Amino acid sequence: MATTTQTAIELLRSRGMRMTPQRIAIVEEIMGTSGYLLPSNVIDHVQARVPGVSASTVYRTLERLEELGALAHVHLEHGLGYHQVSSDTHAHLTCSACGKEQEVSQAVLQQLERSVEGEHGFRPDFTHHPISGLCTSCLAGQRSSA
Amino acid sequence: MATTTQTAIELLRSRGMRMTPQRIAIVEEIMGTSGYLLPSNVIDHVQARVPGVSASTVYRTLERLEELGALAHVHLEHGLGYHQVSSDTHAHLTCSACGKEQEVSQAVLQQLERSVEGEHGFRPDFTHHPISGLCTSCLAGQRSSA
DNA sequence: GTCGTTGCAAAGCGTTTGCAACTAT
DNA sequence: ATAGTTGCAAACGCTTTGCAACGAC
Repeated sequence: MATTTQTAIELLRSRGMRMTPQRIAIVEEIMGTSGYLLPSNVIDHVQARVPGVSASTVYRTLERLEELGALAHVHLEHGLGYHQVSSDTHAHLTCSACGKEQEVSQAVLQQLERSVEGEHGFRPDFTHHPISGLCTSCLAGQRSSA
Repeated sequence: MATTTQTAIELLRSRGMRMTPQRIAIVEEIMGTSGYLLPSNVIDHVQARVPGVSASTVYRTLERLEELGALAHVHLEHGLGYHQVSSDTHAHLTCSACGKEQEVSQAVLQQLERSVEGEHGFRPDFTHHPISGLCTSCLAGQRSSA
């Protein structure tokens, strides 16, 4: 993972980004996280490592990194989350009742993609928005209380 | 549709809501729209009919109406949209390149629901978030430019 | 040395809140 | 008459922007 971070930094430098300590810390933060981070998370974590980093720098850097394809955002219930772009995509199920999250299996994910693209000619990206709904336990709870 | 609006108003009144002219205008606006409306749309449209309605009243009313189950929200690319809750659910595909929207067919929608619930025991609600991706024409464009 | 990047502070934007006046019931 | 509702204005939280100083290359 340190390797991946190094690779990312070199790649970004080769694309013309000036790799300041602030940016390096931000890249390390994102590349070292498997899930997503809220901008506020990034700001907190990075400020802990590089005192004085301003929030605007984090916002501007996240934006630049997304432009360069180094990361992507997902629309969460309360705002945006950022995550690295990797070859294996993760789609999330978020329970609207209890907030619990789980990942969609690769098998199901491919099935969903095939269904949509097959019928609509539209190539869906299930990572950009989570899938809301009710998890097993909340479904059960709802049944008993109804 | 006027009938539906009337019915909704009576229902809300019976649930203890005081139906002020402002609220009636808001309910009419939502019930008369098949898709979703942004809060700013509702504010504009309602202010055109009932001069002086404040934005806070619209926000508060949308919230109350959602609590009472008269409407629901969807997470759009740039904020929330509100729509009436009806028996036939609509899921949307939004192209991240051109912004075009299309509806998911009922057949595919049921297929998606079965896939997710069958494997994960999670009952998805594909109306709460749209499905991002690339539409047919943007897929074609991407291919030729790559 | 150049020009991209930073921190700061201010502005922006959509949304929420406190409160006194108002009004649907 | 009573309590829910309204409009206003201020507060809010998050994000963006202008700008002069800074520093990666």
